[in-house]
Amino acid sequence: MTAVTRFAPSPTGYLHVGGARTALYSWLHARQGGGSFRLRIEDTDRERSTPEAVQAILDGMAWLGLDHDGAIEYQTDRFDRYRALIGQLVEAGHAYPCYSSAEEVEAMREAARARGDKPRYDGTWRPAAGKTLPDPPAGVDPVIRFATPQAGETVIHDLVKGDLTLPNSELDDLVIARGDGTPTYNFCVVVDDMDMGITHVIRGDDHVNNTPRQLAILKALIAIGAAGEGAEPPHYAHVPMILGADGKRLSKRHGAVSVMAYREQGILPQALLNYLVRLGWAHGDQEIFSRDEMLAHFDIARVQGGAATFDPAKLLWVNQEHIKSTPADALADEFTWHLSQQGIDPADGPPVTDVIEVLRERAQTLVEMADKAAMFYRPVTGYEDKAVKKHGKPPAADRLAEVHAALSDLVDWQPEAIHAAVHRVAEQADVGLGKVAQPIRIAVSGTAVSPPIDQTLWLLGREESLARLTAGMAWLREAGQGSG
RNA sequence: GCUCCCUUCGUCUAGCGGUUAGGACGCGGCCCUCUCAAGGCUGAAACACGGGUUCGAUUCCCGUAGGGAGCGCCA
Repeated sequence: MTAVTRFAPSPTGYLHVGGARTALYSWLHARQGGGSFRLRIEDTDRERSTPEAVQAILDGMAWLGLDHDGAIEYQTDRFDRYRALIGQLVEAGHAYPCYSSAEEVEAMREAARARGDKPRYDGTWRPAAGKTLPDPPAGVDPVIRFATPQAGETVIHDLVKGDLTLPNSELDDLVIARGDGTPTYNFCVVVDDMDMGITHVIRGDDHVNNTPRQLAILKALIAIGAAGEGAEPPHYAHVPMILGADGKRLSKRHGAVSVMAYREQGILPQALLNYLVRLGWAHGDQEIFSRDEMLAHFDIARVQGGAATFDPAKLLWVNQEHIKSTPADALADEFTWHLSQQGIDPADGPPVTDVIEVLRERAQTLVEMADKAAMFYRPVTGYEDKAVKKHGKPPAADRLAEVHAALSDLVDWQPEAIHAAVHRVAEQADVGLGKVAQPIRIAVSGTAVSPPIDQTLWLLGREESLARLTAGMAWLREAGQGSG
């Protein structure tokens, strides 16, 4: 049987890493068996759902490359269906109108809490044989409650947690339609998963306690003939939460949680996916996974049952591993985006793929890479004080003059030739390479840090290198006079 | 409070009755070195506790403790 999974976010904010992980697991589970992965927007709460949030989620999914099958389902498009089903449920006695006000229900919960019980609705309006219901108060639009079975227990064969046994006595009669007639989450999920033919419900384990109710609703729906022939409950896989460093559920106060915020921080989509797939799941000792490797090895049943703590430091490491191993041309678009974020036009300097090759081992993020690349696209605006003090002392300018002379004669502007020329200067002056390389760095970058000197000059190009050398030399000589 | 889940280095994890308890991130040291990195070698670092079961428990069972989640006319 091919799997049909879904990701069903409610559009009240950004796509966050927790959601991205469950989406990834769902996506992997569907794709690895040739099944389909559906996307559903749970927007029944019209107060909080926004089109901007829908777009943000779509953008996040697209950036991560988690593509979905079929059209996107919006719950607000399906209100007629929900309404009809709720009517049938009431008719068949599986649900009933409840006239208790929100305040009254809150009082019931308080009372239960005071008794040391679980806070719950007390069933005042639930019909029963031989029971006389109160007279409906005038002018009140009743909510519709589902009559939940109160005896026995519900067993869930959870793919990640194993068999879970929940006592039905824990359940109260939940609201499936609000006073204004709009349906609520716990009802819509069941109908949608049923109608969409979802075979595997992969979601956060904060839904575990809802599952018995949802199963009960599904059973009632099947009983009234709402499902197709031979309808069966889906398989469930409840994946644990992601925690922040303080052990609390990951949230904004832990820093970046939105997927797109990680993009802005220079994380690669493949790296974020890789980090997320390993957070709570492992395949032996393997740390780095390509998309294909995830598809080949991921196993929902081997997902960890307990919550995992998000570790930004390891994400950074995973990111660099991907930066190091991804072909430069595959990195080019994302890197160019980061350059432009810094106001850099790649046309002002060397080809980005060359820059990537030179910088890939020295940057943990694309932001860092763009920072380090800036020197190739922007003129030198000043010379770092500390660097000048340490490496710009008097003979430095002379070395620069020698380098300039040696480089001017170079026919072949390639790293090998540049390397040889610079070495020759050091040898002739009888000094270590550092005595030559560091002054060059200051001249061409204004700092004491850059990629290997031959590659730095190569990327800069002959003309630009010589010009910066000249300017640096002049500045150093002047500064030297001024100070002493 | 009630219900459910979870518990191996600081963190992510491997382990599926007998191992010097492995790997990775991070941290320390050494090497390499023109800076910064990358890389190599190396060090410190864990089976929450108490009972069982068993010839033998990190591994199976039961408690305790700790942590997480849920208990909405939110999803």
